[in-house]
Amino acid sequence: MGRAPCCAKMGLKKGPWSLEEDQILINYINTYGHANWRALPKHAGLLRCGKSCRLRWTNYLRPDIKRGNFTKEEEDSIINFHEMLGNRWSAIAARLPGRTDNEIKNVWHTHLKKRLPQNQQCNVSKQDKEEIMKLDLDATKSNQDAKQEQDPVNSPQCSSDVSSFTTSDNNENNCSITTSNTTNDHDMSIDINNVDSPENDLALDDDFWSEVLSSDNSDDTSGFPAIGDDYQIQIPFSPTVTEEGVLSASSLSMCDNMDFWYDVYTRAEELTGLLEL
DNA sequence: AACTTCCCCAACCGCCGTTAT
DNA sequence: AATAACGGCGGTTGGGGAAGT
Repeated sequence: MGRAPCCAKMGLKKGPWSLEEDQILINYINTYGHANWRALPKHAGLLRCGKSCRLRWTNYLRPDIKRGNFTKEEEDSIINFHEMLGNRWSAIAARLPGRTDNEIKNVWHTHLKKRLPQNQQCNVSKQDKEEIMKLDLDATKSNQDAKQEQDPVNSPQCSSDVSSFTTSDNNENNCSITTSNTTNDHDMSIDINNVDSPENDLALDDDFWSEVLSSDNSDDTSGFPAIGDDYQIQIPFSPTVTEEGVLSASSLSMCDNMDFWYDVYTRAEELTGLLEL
């Protein structure tokens, strides 16, 4: 037994939204919120399905949406994140404040995809994609498990995100991961000072991360790393850095070392989550 | 000026995972 | 446990404007 389509009800309007409809939706959500999208159009007096209302709000009317053209920095970030995350537009959007997944998807298909050389457009193998999904699920589960254990009353209400890879001291082998959340700004640096041989696959293995997680570098006796701690990791190749200071890595090395970067990225998110507990 | 083609992007569709009953 | 409802996601479409002929 299949589920009925969202807009199966007769008489519901489809297509572009009018200014009047937009205003009704904005006024309603500003007054009552959007706890129940299904019921919202009926209560607001809109001849739309809840799904259409939700899309209009999340992709266009939300007050925190940044309108206008994408900056070069944003476009570079999308390219970099796409290399790491693939077509996971919502995950990419979460890393670009003010931009929606739909917008990012559009700009990718209309502009950015064309910039890549042909041999890089399909460079992510099925195996890589599966591995990414596995790593991301593991990281997500790890964060969720950790958050479920915390006291829901006394815990800060915040979300974490690794906003960018940046370099420090103009040293291309010296990389930090900048994080932020809604209540505090964190700069969690992972300095990469020692370039090791490409054969060194131990740089980011479980031993390293468990060592980081159990670090007692800080005064904090919880066993978790503290804000401001530096962790030395060995990097098997040199990343390149754009003029804006965003670590891009060459497309080739980024793709060749996708697991490496994805590990850095997801583990940094894990650490950030732990810092906030 | 008229027509065709191309491009952009808002919106839709269908699927999936989670939650409620 | 089974089913339906719901929110969220990624893929795709199609209307409309711009560019080309």
